[in-house]
Amino acid sequence: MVDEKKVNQVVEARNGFELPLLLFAGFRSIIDALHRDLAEHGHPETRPAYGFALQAVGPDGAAISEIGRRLGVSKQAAGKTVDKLETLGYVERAPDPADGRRTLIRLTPHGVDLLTRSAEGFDRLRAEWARTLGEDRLNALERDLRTMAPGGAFRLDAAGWFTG
Amino acid sequence: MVDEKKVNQVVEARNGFELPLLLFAGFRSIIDALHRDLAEHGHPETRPAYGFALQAVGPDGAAISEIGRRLGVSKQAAGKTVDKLETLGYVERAPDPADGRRTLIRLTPHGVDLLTRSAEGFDRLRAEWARTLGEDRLNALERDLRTMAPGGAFRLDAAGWFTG
DNA sequence: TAGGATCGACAACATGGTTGACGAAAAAAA
DNA sequence: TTTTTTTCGTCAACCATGTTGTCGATCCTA
Repeated sequence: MVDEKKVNQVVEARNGFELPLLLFAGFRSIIDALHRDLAEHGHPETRPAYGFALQAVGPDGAAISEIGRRLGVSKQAAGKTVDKLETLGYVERAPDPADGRRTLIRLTPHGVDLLTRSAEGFDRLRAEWARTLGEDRLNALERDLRTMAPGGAFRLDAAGWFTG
Repeated sequence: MVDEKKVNQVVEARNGFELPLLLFAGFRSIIDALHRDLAEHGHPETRPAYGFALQAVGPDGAAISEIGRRLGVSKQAAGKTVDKLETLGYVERAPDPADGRRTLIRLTPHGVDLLTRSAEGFDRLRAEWARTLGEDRLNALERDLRTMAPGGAFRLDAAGWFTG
């Protein structure tokens, strides 16, 4: 009879490359599930990158340069992203009465709806993970990831990172 | 005195969006650490996407169309990627004696070196995680991720997925 | 052996990033 | 208060990486 525990240890020891792929696969499965849900509820054109961009706009609005800083891209690239989000109806431009140079970018009701539904969707997906794994295991998983990637959970500069 | 366990539950319950960000942050921290190491050992120009592409080539070589299928992109896009990898000295083209239509893409010694160092680097990084979290916790983390993202660990079509 | 499928290349185009330059406006210094 | 410096948003040019359509050459098969 095979000692499965030992087999697992051997397999895991020679496959260090599996860990990053598993982390990415978990991220991807959540994002894909969320966007399937969003597509069925009024947001069929939304891409993962748009969600990050809308988070960078935030509930109070932000200047284009500020959005660029939060996303880790140039203000020119942020301007193109805002153009796209504006075309899709997620944000609107407004002059900043306090600063004539600035254009204030604000969420439209459609944009607020996207963020609201996303938050609900993420909560629902986390609840699914908790149902399958158990709340304790999921808490431990999150705690371990906070330990190994401190501060990483609140960075928004994800879009162009992979291809560089 | 504050019941930290309860506080954690409340905080985690209202922050379902943190789970995907933590997964991505973990993936990213590993990939970034690996590429810092690679940059210091003869591979300063390597991007994460190139590693995926070289994995798609594999130790036995592959045709361009096959690489495209493995990466989940068109054969034309795969051809451009191969051009890039060839310029950087990671692969070489050779005619396929068994099929006049095919161009066989093979790893050069430089490409083999990148994959070898990557495998070693991933093993080393996994050992770091095991040292910090404990082997048991890390095994549990990997097992849980295999449960929640079955089959996801062996997909190579990651490059263009995010921006779509 | 004729017809259809596949391979890799070429061209044209879309998207989303970069840098450099610029006028307008605000902030800081003189 | 005037001058200088910084910041904001936009325009233009360019680069990287993906797409679709087309094509000749080659292979497979009915």
